[in-house]
Amino acid sequence: MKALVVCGATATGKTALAAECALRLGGEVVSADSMLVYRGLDIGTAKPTAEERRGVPHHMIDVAEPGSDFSVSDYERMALPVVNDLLSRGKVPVLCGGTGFYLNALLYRSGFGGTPADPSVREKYMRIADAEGREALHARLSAVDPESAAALHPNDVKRVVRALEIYELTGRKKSDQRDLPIPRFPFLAVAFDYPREELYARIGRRVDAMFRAGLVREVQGLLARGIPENAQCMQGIGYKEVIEGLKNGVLQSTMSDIIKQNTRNYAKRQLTFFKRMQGLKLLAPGDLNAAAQEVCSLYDD
RNA sequence: GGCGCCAUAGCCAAGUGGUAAGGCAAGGGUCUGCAAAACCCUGACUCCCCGGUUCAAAUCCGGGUGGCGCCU
Repeated sequence: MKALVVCGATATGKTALAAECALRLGGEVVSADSMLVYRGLDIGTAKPTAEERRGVPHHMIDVAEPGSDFSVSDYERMALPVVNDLLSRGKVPVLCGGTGFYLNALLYRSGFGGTPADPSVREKYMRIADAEGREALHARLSAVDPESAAALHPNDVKRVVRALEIYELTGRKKSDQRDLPIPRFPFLAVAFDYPREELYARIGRRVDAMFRAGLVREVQGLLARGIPENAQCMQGIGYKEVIEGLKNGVLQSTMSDIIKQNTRNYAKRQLTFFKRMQGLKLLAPGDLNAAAQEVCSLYDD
């Protein structure tokens, strides 16, 4: 049994295609989206509504509290059993999402060296970066794990810290713990291929729709519930901008413009990421049924 | 009609005689526990046009064109 992966840039119609294919193939959807996991973040994340889910079970949505920290490893830990269960029950897992990092964690045996994050260690290295500079931090990594250091730019503090963290916690180099990208199960990956201009236009329309649907109210509600402004989920596009805008008394049209801009930049990064996806099949956009048809025939090959 | 100011990449913009900062956008890329995040790379053979001064001009002078402001 093969899994189906519906990936690609945001605002590209993944949700509809995934539901349609799940219906046709007799499968269930497993979301691979770093923001859909949070309860209460619906409008800004374009969380699929009950109608959009069309009766198909959707997993990995609303599995985390909005104030909590959720990371790839949490995702991997929760989603993998779901996929395995579907496979054993003969249901096609339709992995749908735009978070390539999450998708990879599910698709490949990533392992992550089994080294969990340690806030105190991270803070320690962050302090060093602040006090001695990024170059100095990078030099420290070069001393213990030259291979990892060579692959990282000194400015990429986040990753330099992680490499240092792994070394400190395990005594082993991160470069020695790299796993080979071996798929855990066979899969077919597809994505809609929109011309750039059209993609950007869709993003614009989608953001407009979010404001009409009450994005600002959703954010205010979250804040009123006591979700901190700096919570992980509030860093999502659409949330951070509204929070900023609310604080500075900015017009909604301005918030909207910034969100559109950030979403476009995000979409471009996704495009870059998915270019490397193994055997990704690009679908002609426009006709959902035609696309679903094509996916099903590709799946049966 | 007169006077003043301005004209540098798609946009904002520094540079005021010595061989074009920076930011944003755009494009390309990285990605193994914060990934809707973080990070990297790329851009004017040329500074509105014409002429002049000078070894040397985006920078000075004259004229033109365009924009802005003030005055009559």
